[in-house]
Amino acid sequence: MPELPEVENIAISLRPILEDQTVQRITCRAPQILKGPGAQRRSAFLKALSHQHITAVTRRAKRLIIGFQNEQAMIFQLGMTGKFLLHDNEGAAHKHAHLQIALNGSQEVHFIDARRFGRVWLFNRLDLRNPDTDMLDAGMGPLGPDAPTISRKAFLAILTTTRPVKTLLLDQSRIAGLGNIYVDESLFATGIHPATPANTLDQEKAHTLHKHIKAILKRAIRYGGTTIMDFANPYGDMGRFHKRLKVYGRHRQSCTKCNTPIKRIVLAGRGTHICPACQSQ
DNA sequence: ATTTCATCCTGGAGGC
DNA sequence: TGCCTCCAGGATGAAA
Repeated sequence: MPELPEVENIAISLRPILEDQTVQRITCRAPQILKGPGAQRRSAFLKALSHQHITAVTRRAKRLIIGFQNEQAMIFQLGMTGKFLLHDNEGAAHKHAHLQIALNGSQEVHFIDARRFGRVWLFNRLDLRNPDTDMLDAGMGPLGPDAPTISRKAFLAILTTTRPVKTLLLDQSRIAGLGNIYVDESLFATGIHPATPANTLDQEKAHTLHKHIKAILKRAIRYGGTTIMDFANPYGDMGRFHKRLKVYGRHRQSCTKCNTPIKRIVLAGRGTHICPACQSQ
């Protein structure tokens, strides 16, 4: 499930493939995944992108942004299973290749999403220097500061709520980019129980949590992200971070710190992994 | 204001 | 081997 480190790696891989290239044609086989101002007239939107130059491939939180010379833009929310794969134009496309970008030459980049939770937002005009305001105009959810670069001050400011700290960290409007995996990992690293009300964390715990979130995301980016089920970069390479997970997906295995079996609980409707000894409430 | 719940989806896992 | 049921969860929007 792509969280920020996975999307960052996709952006890193896609950039040299797409940037400064000219689009030949973009086709969409699953119009229901299209959202935003351009979705109403999707045929016209996609048609206008033929022969357009791709000027930017960027990321904000878990969103991947592709910008074109004429200021049209597409923003991908990958949902659970969204990914991109290179397709050489020979042979059948993947069953779930919902959106296909054909470049000049035989190269194609396909957006593939089996579960179809992913969305592609179409913007007729997007200011890539400050996309946040445009995203909001289009009805995309508001985003808090990006988790890898959030300042200590801003982080402390979001903790002033009685909500469970896990719920808070998953709330993209407060802090953007974390998902279930990296929240569980960050809370374990800090020794915090996920149900702890955010405003009861003392100064030291809050600082340590802030530090661990940034460090874990940074390491996950460096290791190419985490592959649980589907994630892969456009070349089909899997992330290498899953070997370094300490609690996520390690139900009943022993804690790397104290050997206590890792427990799986449900919090905020999400599978939540903790060491019951290291993360007391 | 906050939290829970249903919804969207398919493929993989586990039970029998 | 195969059929069935259950479940994963990012984001959203309604309901409690």
